[in-house]
Amino acid sequence: MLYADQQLHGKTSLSISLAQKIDGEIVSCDSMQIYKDMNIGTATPTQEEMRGIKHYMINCVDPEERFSVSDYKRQAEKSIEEILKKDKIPIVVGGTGLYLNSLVDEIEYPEIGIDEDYRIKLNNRAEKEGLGKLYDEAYQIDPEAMEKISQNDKKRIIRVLEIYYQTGKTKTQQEILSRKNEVRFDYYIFGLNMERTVLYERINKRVDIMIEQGLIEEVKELVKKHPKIKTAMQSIGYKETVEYLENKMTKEEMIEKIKQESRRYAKRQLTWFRKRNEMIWLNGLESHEENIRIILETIKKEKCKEV
RNA sequence: GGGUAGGUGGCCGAGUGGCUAAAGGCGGCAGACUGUAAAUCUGUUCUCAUUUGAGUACGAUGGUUCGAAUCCAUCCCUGCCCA
Repeated sequence: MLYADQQLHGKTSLSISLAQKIDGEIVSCDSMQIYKDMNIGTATPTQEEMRGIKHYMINCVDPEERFSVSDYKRQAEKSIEEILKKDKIPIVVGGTGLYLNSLVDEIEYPEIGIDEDYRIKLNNRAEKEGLGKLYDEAYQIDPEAMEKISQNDKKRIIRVLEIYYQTGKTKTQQEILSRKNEVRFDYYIFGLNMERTVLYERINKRVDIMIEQGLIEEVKELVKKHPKIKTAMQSIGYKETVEYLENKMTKEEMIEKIKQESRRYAKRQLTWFRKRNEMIWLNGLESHEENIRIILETIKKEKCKEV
């Protein structure tokens, strides 16, 4: 079974309680908790919070490394199998929708890495010749895909070109291939939600707590230890703190910015998960006991156990 | 008290007589999303009717004009300078 959630706080303890109850182990589905040395700002559960429940896919990648959905899919799947072998129930927890989809939709990614040089080349070309040029080229290759991509969406335009360059296939073809496998696991998806104003209040409070816990110190350490940090620096809370440390904004501005970005992120997650029609929504303000009761009932009724 | 700059939609800010329900930005809301995803991108944003439409709106009141956010008068408020 899988469990996803798009709220910044509350899913952690709920998932751990659930794991204790049903003899499960947790596979994180969070693109930032993956990284080492980023704990406060990503709200990675501490040893104490884990209450002895084993967690996978947490603190396992160097912040300077590039990590992708495909990496996630492979490793998370391995974790799930490992848990199943122990006759335990895997509980996938986290708010990274793209990562969750890779698992529940059983998406297969071809075994090709990212050609960093080619990507840089395309970026340079976009700079010099204009993004429109690249868009047109991509359109020649894969008009179907490009119909859905904005002319300003640099990342996706470049990706279409990249896929073609590396695989000789169009994005559209590639996506069809990626879904050729049958879904391997039975699963349920549960999501925590609550009234918007309450959600936002909680997020704001959560950010204040992070600051109190020493987010700024953590970021200082992080950049000292990893001067070439890349992907990890996209993380909300980290990029703003870096700007603050570089005197580009005041501490108050930084805190406000982190809160705002976090709220928006939560909203984007809601959008993402609302689309999944198998989603079973839980009230985030309910007690854990009640939510766990609902989860157990759902699982029993449909008699779907393992994954 | 004198001088001066200004008061525009949730906020910032453009706009000096009709093409203005008013550029742009921010914020909000909604959406997209298959190898950077806590990323990236899109739409929408006065009210009501929702096809054309109607109403209300640029500090307040009054005036000029066929027509005003834009011109005039008075008043209120804010910043700066001089007393």
